Amino acid sequence: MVITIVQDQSSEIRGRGYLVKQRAFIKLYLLTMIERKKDYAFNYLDEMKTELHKFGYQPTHSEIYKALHELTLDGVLYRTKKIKGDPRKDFQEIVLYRFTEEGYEKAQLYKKQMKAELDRCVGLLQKAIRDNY
Amino acid sequence: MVITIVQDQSSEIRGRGYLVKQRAFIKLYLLTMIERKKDYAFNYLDEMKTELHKFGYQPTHSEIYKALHELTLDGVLYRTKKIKGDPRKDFQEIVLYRFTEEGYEKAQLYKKQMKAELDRCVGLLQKAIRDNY
DNA sequence: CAATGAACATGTTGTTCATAA
DNA sequence: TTATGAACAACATGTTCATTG
Repeated sequence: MVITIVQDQSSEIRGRGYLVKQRAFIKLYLLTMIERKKDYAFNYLDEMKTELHKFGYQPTHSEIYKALHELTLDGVLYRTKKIKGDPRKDFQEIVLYRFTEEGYEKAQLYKKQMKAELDRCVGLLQKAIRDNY
Repeated sequence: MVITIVQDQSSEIRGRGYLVKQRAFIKLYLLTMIERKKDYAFNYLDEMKTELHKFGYQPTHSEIYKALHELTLDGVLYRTKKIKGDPRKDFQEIVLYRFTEEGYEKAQLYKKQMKAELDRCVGLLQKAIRDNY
């Protein structure tokens, strides 16, 4: 008999030791923004862009959507749909995300791991600065 | 008439604004190590591993070789071959790298750009820490 | 143009294979 | 085992296309 162990790769934070992957970085922001206010993908993207463009980083919309989809698949978030604006005259549907029952706790664990990971990355970069300049 | 501008992608430092690419990170270390002592790929790899494993990063040999090949193609380095050990009884060939005529200056420019890039990355990560914790 | 999503294409990196001493 | 290199596979990410209001 062959036993196959399927590991959940989608929530992996670091690849093989270099810097934190963009997807994980985006998830961190999403979880925090969802903690603070219930909103939808397009606005989350907009907020990340305006906050981070000073640092030369402009995330793309597809990365945001993929990150939200993965967090949903991992059971951290669930989706609800809503009509944007006045439901009597507007019809634009938007997708709102909230934490599932266990989602909030999972998010806190994820954020805790990410904190360690971000610290590691800062350390690695500062080490490079020390070593090369 | 169509004018095609071919840009040298191989020496690009940042992709599209997220963190510095591993290849560029490795090149920075290589240039500094070559400044300090003439050595060969295998030892450069070894030095990077021992210096950086505390930060959870273990570069692979293929990345080192590819980085050295690119720096050679870009005219920064040139290669010389040598027999390792006593040439009368040993035959193991190793490849030594040195700066070309304009290589040293090119390397200094590259390092200068990388310094700004590393600072940007540290800033981005620290911003993420501030924003999410 | 705002909003979501998928499909597709490219880029980046790791693992494996080949060769030699 | 050290040493170099290429070929290949896998993964990560960006660009484009499709759809709706």
